[in-house]
Order: sequence, then structure tokens, then C-alpha cells
Amino acid sequence: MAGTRATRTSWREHTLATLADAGYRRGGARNAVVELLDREDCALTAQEIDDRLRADGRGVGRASVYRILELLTELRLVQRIDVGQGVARYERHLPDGDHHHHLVCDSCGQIEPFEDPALEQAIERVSRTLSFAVDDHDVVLHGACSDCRDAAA
Amino acid sequence: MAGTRATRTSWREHTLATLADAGYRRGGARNAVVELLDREDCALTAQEIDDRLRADGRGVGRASVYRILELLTELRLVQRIDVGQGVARYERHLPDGDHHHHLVCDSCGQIEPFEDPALEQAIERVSRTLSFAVDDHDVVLHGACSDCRDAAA
DNA sequence: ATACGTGCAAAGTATTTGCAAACGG
DNA sequence: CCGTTTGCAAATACTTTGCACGTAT
Repeated sequence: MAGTRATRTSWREHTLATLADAGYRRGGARNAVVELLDREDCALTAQEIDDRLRADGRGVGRASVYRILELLTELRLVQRIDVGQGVARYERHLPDGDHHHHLVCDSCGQIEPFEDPALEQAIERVSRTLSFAVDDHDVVLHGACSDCRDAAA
Repeated sequence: MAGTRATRTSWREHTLATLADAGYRRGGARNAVVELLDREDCALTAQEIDDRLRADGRGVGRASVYRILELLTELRLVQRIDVGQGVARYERHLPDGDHHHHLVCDSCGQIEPFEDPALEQAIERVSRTLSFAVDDHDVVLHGACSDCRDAAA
């Protein structure tokens, strides 16, 4: 059914609808952030979001970026990810199928997404055995990207 | 063989030996931090480490705590973990067998460890398929602990 | 004796908060 | 119009750095 064409109902639409349902008004800054995140595939820092919006000519206060991200995170519309660099990153929270995780190069800081259904399955399975009600997860793999690996050799 | 009695060669011993081999001198603050981490099973923040040492009567400058943790992390003797609360946590880096991951309650902030061999396996398997040279990983499961879950109902 | 290790205080970043003005419904 | 959303500036929180002193080898 609808599931197979989930990409048609964009994250942006879903997000705006959820916000409206939850009684939030439509604001320019929020729209701008949602639109930006909708275009991006992988996790951005608050700084990066601010910078890109500014570059787009749609300057938004730094504080607003944080407030908006906090709200969206609470509503589970974006996922906050911490890859261990002391900065939070944010990306669209996608439904289970479209899930990805992150590979972090500890030398150069580069971040790359990857996905693996078997891994998702293992996580779901163990989640069911725990006392917590698990509703989200994230996996971070640390290592050296191919460039840094070669450089080290 | 030795593997089954790995707990006998304590992490503390291994750590001190590695530091010595790497040419580091023995310092009081470093010993205190290593000793503390050896006693603790799960991830602590720099603040918590500082507080406990102070409570033990072995005050150590905050800066030293950070510097020591940084050093130990570099040598892969401790693992830095970020569960998404904007604070870094640190714990002993144990060999593959003794690995655990973390469950975070997003309501009360409580953190609990869990382990699952199947999950480890899935991670190892996918790691081999990637272009990165993966040498570490961590998994964070978010949700509600049983207390918060009941409270919410 | 000579570096390395440590502690204090100051500096940096990332993030949050208070408040007045702008804006949507 | 009224209350939410926004932007600025100030505050806070965590972490890092500079420098003088202590200490292991």
C-alpha cells in the first residue's frame, strides 16, 4: 500500500502536518529549518544549519535553530545524534525502513552514513528483551576512512 | 586458556603497564583516575569522576581529569561515549568479549548497560563490508526506563 | 637535575535562557 | 488582538589551554 511509496509523502509534509496537529503555529524560521533538513540526507550540526540558512539568505537566529531542533526532537521528527566530537548533530527522523547509522573517521572527522538490515534486526530483537521501552537507537562506528588509513600507512 | 580468567589480569594492571610501555611516568592524579575507573562498571562523566575523587579525599584538578581521560582514550584504554545528553562519558575499554552498550532513559537521564552477542556479531559483520577501517563502535538505545514508563501511563 | 605531570585560573566553544519585538491565526 | 515564534544578547555548561610548581626517574 502506501508504504511502498513512502518517499512521496515527504518528511517535510509529515513534519509540517505533525506540527500543525500538535497546535504549533507556522513560523518562518521553523519552515526554513524544516525545509533545509528535508533537503539534507545526513546529520548536520546546529552551526552548519545556521550557516547554510544564512548562505541561503534566510538568516535565522542561532537560538532559534536550537529551539526548533529541540522541539522537533521532542516530537520525534528529527533525531539527535552524538558521534563523540562534542557537538550534537541532527537529521530527519525517518521511519524504520529508511534508517541509517554513522561511520566516523576519528582522524579527519568525516562522517558517512551506512545501513544494514541485519543490524537493525539485531537491535530490534535485543530491544524486546530489555526492561526499557526502547523507541529509538543509534549506532556509531569509529575508525579511519580510506584516505586517513592510507595516509597512516 | 587465559581468556576464561581474563578478569584476573585487571584492567588497571593492563592500563598501568601500557602507560609505562608507552614511556609515561607514574603520576598521582593518573593513578587515582585509573583506580577509580577500575572500580566503576559503567560510564562516568568527567564531572562525576572529579566529584568522586574529591569525595575520596583525593582531589584532582578538573583539567587533569580531562587530560588524563584524553590520554587514556588515545591509547584506547578507555572508551569515550556520548549518549546524547551533551556530556561525554568515559569507561574502561574492555576487550571484545566483555563489551557492553547503553540504554538511556530520555525522561530521567538514567543510564544502564546491556550486552548482546548477536548485536556484536551483526556489527562485526557489517564492519567488514565498509570502506572504513572500523576499530570501535558503540550503540545507544533510547527510551523510557520502567519507572518513567509507569509514571507516563 | 631534568623533564614530565599536575593544578589553578583563564579562555574557548556549544548550548540555553530572558526578554522585547514581529507575526500568524 | 492575543499569544506564539523569533532574534538578540547575556548567561551557563562543558572542555581545553597556558603557565608555574611539584615530582618521578
